Amino acid sequence: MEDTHKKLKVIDVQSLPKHFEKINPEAKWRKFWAENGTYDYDPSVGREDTFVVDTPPPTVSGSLHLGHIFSYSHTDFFTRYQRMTGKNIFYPMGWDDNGLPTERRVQNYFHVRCDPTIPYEPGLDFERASAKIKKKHPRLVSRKNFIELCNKLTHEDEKVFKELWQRLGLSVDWEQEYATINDHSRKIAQLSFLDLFEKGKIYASSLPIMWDVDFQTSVAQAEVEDRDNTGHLLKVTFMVQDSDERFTIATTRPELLPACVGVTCHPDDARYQHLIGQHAVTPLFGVPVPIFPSPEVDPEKGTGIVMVCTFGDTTDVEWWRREGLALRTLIGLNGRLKSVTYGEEGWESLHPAAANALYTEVAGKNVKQAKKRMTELLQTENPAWQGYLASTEEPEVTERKVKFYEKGDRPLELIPTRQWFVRLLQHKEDLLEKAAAIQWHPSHMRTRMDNWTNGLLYDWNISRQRYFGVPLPVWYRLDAEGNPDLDHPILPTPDQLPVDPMADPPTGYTNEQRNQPNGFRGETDVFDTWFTSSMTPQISSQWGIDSDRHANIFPADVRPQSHEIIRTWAFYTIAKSLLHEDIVPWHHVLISGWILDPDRKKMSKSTGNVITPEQYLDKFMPDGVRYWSARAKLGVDTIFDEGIMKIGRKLVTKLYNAGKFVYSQAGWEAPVTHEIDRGFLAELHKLVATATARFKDYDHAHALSETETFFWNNFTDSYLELVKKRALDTDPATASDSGSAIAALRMGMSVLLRLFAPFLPYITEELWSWIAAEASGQPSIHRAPWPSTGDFAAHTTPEDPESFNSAVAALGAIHKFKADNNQSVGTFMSALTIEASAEVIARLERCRTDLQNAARAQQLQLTATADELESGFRVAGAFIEREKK
RNA sequence: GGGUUGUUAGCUCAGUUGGUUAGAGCGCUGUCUUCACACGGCAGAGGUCACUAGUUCGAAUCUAGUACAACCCACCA
Repeated sequence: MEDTHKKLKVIDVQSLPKHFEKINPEAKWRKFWAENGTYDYDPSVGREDTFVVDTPPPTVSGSLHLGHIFSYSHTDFFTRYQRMTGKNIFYPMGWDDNGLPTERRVQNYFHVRCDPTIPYEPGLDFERASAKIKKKHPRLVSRKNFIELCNKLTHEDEKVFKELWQRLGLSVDWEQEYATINDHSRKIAQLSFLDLFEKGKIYASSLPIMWDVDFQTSVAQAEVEDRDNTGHLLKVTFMVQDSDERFTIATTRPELLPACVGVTCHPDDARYQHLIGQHAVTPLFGVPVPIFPSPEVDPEKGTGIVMVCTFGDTTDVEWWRREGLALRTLIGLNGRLKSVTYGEEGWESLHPAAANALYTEVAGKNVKQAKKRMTELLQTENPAWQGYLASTEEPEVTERKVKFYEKGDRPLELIPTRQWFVRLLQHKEDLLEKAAAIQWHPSHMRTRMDNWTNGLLYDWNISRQRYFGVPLPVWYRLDAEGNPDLDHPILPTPDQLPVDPMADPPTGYTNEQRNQPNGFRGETDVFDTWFTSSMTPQISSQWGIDSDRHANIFPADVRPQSHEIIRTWAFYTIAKSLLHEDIVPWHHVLISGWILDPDRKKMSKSTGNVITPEQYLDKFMPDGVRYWSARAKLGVDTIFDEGIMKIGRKLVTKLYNAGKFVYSQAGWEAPVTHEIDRGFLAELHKLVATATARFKDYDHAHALSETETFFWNNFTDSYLELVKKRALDTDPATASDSGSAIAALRMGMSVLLRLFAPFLPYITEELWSWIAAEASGQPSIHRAPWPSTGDFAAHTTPEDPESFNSAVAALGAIHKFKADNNQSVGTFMSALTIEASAEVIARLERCRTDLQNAARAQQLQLTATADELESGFRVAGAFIEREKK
């Protein structure tokens, strides 16, 4: 026997702990994967054989919750599957550390504020501010010092994230790590700017733009959200110039009255038609403004006649442009009413002295204060103007939507400032076309992209008046008076990037000429963080820097992300890819759902219901937590449920125990000859086919559930029980019988481990390392080939494909018989009779010995019957009473 | 106001192209431990598939509508 068969290697069960977690698998395998380069990307492999992930760079704000775990592990499932199919994997990790969240965190953490006007202090360093320090005024630091603090803190935060990702077992290649503020990312973002500028897709404009008065920066449409707001609709009476006629408008923004530059009504509105072409006179300030028609006015709303201010809303902007109205910018960048003078040198008024006196009542106030005071003034008799009472009714309370910056606390204002834009409005059709060329999972998520694209109102404002970001690579020449030539900016060449125009001089200038007449001025704005984030595929592929690498990595295969940032991250990435190279940035978008708390509220930092992941990783092991993630389909919001993690941990334990049994059986390598062994492998083959199809369809959840069901029902509870005795037999005379069982068991274990490997990387790697690693020549299961039809080619199919299933059903009937008689499954039987249909009995005869052994029966009688049996079987028998201890 | 998705056992969820008596796990109840595993096995109870109408021999599944929930979008007078 030993001449023809090789003795199988076995593991020593006695030396293993009872439970898997006792092995401390995390540290062991993390080290193994890192040392063996299990997840390394191979740049020599071509695009066809590479699977590229455009990983979301998490915002490094120091807060981690289960939502992160959930969505990032989804990506890992598909990536691990692809790796096992033989693909070279490009799976990077980035850190999105530039932008406002970091600035706010740094301000709070170190208790500092940035003041770009003060000089840099080399070596200035801070520790986390104590409560005592925070009672004082924040320390002002230069822009460069502030950026250094941002870098310092984000670096700390990134370590925390990295530790978590590694614990979770993300199969990221850490050589590909990047940060959106590092030199490379800044270079790519600035290259993007240069390329778009050259293509004529970038322009600067001084039109009114949405402005956050607290952060003192412009914002883009995508960063704006509507919030419910209670307003007060105040009726205000205007006069008609050179007439006794009066009319009343309704407004929620009386504080903007000084900025009123026109009045408009619907052209067909009989009440106001005759006023068109005349001038109205504003109350209090006595400013004559034109009355013009516009079809946008809804006669049903308010009083049907509207005051146009610079600027109350976007319709005002439209009217102001179309009618060529005056510009009276009232609200300053800090959200307070600017100082204004009426009269010859200032703003027009029919009675400037009275207007000036009244305006001092509101000058310098913020919008809320000014609104209150202006309402009072309008409700007060004003002797300066014929005792005229502009507003006689109490304001009407009204609920409406007001636009806010998504991170802001006060409503946005429309303020004219010079900003940079990327042309998007002219590309709506192209954007829709590109979105349609990408496969969305689930497919209905594309509707959000299309919805947003169709609703675009503005080009993309990419400039922000902040500090911690990628600077716009632009300088301006100054003339002899020191005025900048804004129309002809100086740009760097690509090889000069990255540049900081606030620190570096443009070619041909020295820093001594900075802000000097005939010198230059550096642009102070930084990019919208999305301007950089929208380049993540190109940051990884080193677009514009390494064309070979770019060709091997771009476009990516998958972009995983959550649904609330479809209008930003997905949208802008598609837009950039379209504008730069006219292609899609990736072929698939995978949308993860949200984690909801038991009250079905989204788990988020702002809601205050976040659950930190560490305790669950401790309690259920990373594999158990990953199992919980894996149970949820893409795009489906999931309620947090610790119970699911518990099931995952039980699955891990079961795998461990099954592995202990399978890999501890001594025997010889033998062909799979028994009918039941062949039947089992045939069923396993079917599972491989369905699980593979599920993965190809980006349906990890079903791949898992089908594998799991097979493992419990067909493997541990049935096949393993049926062949246990035969596998344990060490008699050399029957080595081919036991060898057949052991071979099938090992084959089953090897296949099941590989099917589970994308979900449960730790337990599967551990079990793989015992026997299969050496046998297969592949040290890591995560590099082992995905099971395929080829694995089964060496094995003969069963004579009757149903014999395995019939044996499993018969074993179930025997167990039920024992349980019904309050006997243990392990109770021995002196005699056992099974009745079933002739067809089933014929199948059971093929597995008679295994069935008898599994039943622990000294005698087994199989009898065919024509009776209709409810469960398909009728079982009878006698038990051998065990001696009591 | 426009749109997307969902509503199946106490809980978390499956249910592929309409086809016997609607499934799983958890939880609950009962029962069973020498021989991989009590973090286990077996069994049991538990559902008018949100509601209404329609199509069909037949509907959890298709159509229309209603209710509720979550989310996305919309020019704030």
